[in-house]
Amino acid sequence: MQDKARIQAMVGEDLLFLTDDQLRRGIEAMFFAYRAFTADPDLILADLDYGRAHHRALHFIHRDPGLTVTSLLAVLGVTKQSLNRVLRTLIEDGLVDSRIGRRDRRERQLHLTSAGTALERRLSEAQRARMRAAYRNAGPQAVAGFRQVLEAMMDPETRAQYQALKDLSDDR
Amino acid sequence: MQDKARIQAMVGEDLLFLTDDQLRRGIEAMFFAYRAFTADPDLILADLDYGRAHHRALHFIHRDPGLTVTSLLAVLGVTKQSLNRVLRTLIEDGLVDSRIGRRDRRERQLHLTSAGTALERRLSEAQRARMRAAYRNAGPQAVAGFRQVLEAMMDPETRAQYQALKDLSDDR
DNA sequence: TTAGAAAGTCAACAAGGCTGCCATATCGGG
DNA sequence: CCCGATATGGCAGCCTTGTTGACTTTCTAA
Repeated sequence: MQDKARIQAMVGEDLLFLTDDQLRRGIEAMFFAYRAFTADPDLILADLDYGRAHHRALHFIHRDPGLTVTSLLAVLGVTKQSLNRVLRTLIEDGLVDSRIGRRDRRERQLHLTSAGTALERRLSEAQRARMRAAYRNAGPQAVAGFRQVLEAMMDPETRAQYQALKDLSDDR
Repeated sequence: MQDKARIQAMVGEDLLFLTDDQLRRGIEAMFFAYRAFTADPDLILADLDYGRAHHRALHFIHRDPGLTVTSLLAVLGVTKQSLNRVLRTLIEDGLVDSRIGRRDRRERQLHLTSAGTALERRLSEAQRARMRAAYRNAGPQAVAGFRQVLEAMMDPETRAQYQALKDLSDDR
């Protein structure tokens, strides 16, 4: 459907924000913003011969210490072979500790070591700094809208996962 | 700085949305939403033995026909060697037309063929469908906030580029 | 006219996705 | 106690898409 036709169909409604052109702007905004979003941690990681995959693993192990390989797999949405490669280097390098499960000895419970915690903090602080600046600049109402649209964009399963992620209520 | 300390520092201000926990939620929302954002085109691309890089090239050639390899490079933020490989397959497969520049014969001006236009439309319609649903669900005010935060997150140079991108004012 | 800059191409390498297949340890039900 | 299912790890090999380095063609300014 062309924009003009679409607009015709919306007469009397406040739906101009749904034109193809508006949607394309949103698509481009996602592309450019996501690139910026990963840029700061990527700089740190490159120095250490790690990649984004390592960052993601550290992030989710940090936020839910003791989670199993299978749970991490589900959150990250990659294959175990792919995760395993990343996890192995993190364990070898002493950033992640893999302990045999207490309930179920087949499981491996993942924790960050103190070195792992330090790197995670360094990475996430770099990422938070950018996010904080953007949030501050845009204001609380914009932030609410930002989160609302992102959530609406997720697949239902992912959204449930996202919403189930507990608050860390830290003093980390 | 810990959350509690940060919150202490905000007494009397409405800045709770800047806590580390809120920022982490935003970071996770970006991760999950971006994965969903690329999922639909990825399905189509996989069938055709193309990747996300091909999609991005098609997108920006579509939105600015005749642009040169160097300009496309600047928008995509990758090396020319990386782009070249993608571009070569698109040209070989007859989706993109590369014409020697008239002013400067070193330049290549890129256009979509009709086949390229068709694929671009198919890909972007898949992506727009998801975006449209998210926008409709969240409402115009949320969409405004979404765009505001994404723009604030970009690097200044990228933001300038993004804002300079012309409207397509279509009937494509 | 010639040196150097700029645009684009080719070659080779690495990260990190993927699939397929197999081994090991453990669990739980019959 | 045994047997099928589950959790994990490892190996091989493939693909896409980043990277750097070296090269050609073309343009421009000295």
